[in-house]
Amino acid sequence: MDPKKLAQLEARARFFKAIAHPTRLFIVEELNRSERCVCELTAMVGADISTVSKHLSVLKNTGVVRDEKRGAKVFYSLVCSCVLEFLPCIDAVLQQAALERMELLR
Amino acid sequence: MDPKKLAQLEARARFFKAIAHPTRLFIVEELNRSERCVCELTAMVGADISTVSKHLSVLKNTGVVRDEKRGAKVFYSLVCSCVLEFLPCIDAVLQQAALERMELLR
DNA sequence: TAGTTGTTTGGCAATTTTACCAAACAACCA
DNA sequence: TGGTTGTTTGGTAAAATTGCCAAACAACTA
Repeated sequence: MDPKKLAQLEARARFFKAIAHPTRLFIVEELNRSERCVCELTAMVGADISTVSKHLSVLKNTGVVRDEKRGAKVFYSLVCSCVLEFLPCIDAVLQQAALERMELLR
Repeated sequence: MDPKKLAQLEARARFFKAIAHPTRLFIVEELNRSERCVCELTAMVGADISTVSKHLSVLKNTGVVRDEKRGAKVFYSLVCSCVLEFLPCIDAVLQQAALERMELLR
C-alpha cells in the first residue's frame, strides 16, 4: 500500500478511535452544547477525575477538542461539530442492523 | 447516567470502533467504489486472508457492510455511504491540529 | 507561606484488539 | 469421489486500551 495513503488511513482511524468510546462520545455531545471544565464533565460522567482527564487528553491530542486554562480551571470546547452530523445516519444504520437481526430470529 | 442514553452511546461507540482501523477504513472506501469478494480485498490490503475476513466480520456485525454468497465467493458491499461523507470534515480537523502542532514547535 | 481546589501524570492490573498460522468448511470441477 | 479454490473459525502471543489509586502540579486564598 502507498505509504502516503496508509498515513492518511492511519490518521483517520486515529480520529475515529478517539471518539469511539461511550464516555468520549458523551463528552463530545456535551461540549457541543457548551464548553465545560473537567470537574463539570466528571460530575456528569460519574467516573474518576483522572479517567475523565485522560479521555479529554485523547480527544485533545486528536484535535477533536481544545482546552483553555482560566484560573484554576481548564475549560474544554469542541473544535468542530461536524462529528455530530453523522449521528442520524449512524443511528439509521444501527437500527437497520438491529431490525435485520430480529428478523433472523423469527 | 440514564441506562437508555448509555445504551445509545455504547451502540454509537461500537459503530465508530468498527471503522476505527486503517484496514477497515480502506475496505469501506473500496466497497464504496464497488462490491468486492474477500480475495480481492485481501490482495489490495496485503494481509493474511483470515485477518481480512475477521475485519469484514467486524464491519458486518456492526451493520456497516453486508455480504452475499455467489458460488464459492462471498461479495461484500457497503450498506450506507454516509460514513464517507464525514471524511472531508475529519481531514480538515486533522489538518488544523497538525498545523497547530507545528506552530508550537517554532 | 500553608492550605485548598482543580487538573494531570505515573503506575498497574484487567480487558480488549490485532494478526498470524493451522484447521475446518463450502462450493465448484475433473 | 477427490482435488482445488475461496472463506471462516479456533487458538495464541503481542500490543493497545481502560479505569482506578496515589502522587505530583498549578493556581488561587487566608
